[in-house]
Amino acid sequence: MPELPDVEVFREYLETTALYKPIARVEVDSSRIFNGISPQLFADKLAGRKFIASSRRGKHLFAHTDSNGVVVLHFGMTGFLKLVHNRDERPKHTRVAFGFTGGSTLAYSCTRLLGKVAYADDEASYVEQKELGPDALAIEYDHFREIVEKSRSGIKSTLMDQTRIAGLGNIYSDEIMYQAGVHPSEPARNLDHAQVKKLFSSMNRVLEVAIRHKANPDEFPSGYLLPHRNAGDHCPRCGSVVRKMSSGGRSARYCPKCQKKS
DNA sequence: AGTACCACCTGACGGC
DNA sequence: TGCCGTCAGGTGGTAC
Repeated sequence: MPELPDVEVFREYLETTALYKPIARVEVDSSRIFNGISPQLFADKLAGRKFIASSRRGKHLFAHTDSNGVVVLHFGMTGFLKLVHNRDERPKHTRVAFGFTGGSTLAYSCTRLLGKVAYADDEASYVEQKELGPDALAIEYDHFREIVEKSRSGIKSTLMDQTRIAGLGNIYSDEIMYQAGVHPSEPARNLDHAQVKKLFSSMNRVLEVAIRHKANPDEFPSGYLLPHRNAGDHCPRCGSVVRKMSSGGRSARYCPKCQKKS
């Protein structure tokens, strides 16, 4: 689930539920979720601190503390946040719980343990260490075009490569290519200027629409592929049966009529 | 530099 | 009802 729009919704959620409250305790269910730090040290770093700001880069959410440190949250395929007021409200698979003075708790839940929680000195050093590219919503057109033109891989894996552009995953890359009428197996360097421009504007529009609708596909306007990704579904624009193909180890969905290879 | 594959995990779903 | 194979929207490592 969590690609850029989902993580942006989580960021807004964290922003409205978890700032300025002193952290009284940190409970850890699975140490496996941590990346580069022990649960004990993580808890020690946060004791008595507050989150004072949030930011996001691609699929990574940063919760800045009032000391010189930042909590990094990555959600894998199944992660999410929930503010609760009682222990029994905690979601199943709560891996880390940030308990605030006053009684509320921010739960980080991640069923499949594919997410990661980390602690970094600052956002910039984490971004550098992970070699994260520019955020998909912040990248300038000229830079985007350069990335696509220089890529020697397929357009789908180019869009999904977090070191080139941060934030796009399997479903949103599919959606962007669908909106732009680009076939998923098209080599990136084959695209002409008009197609690159179309991909760029589709990327921005798709991400903004998704965020506006809280990343909930059921609320999306018609004409989006996202709610029609299942076997036997039809293209919301031309009615063709949506196809599935394997590309770069992922399963891409596309409309064979609206997305022709050039 | 690419890509193809495996691995890490759990849960849902369809077929039998 | 239960067992089994398959699949799921992410990432990282390794071997070509």
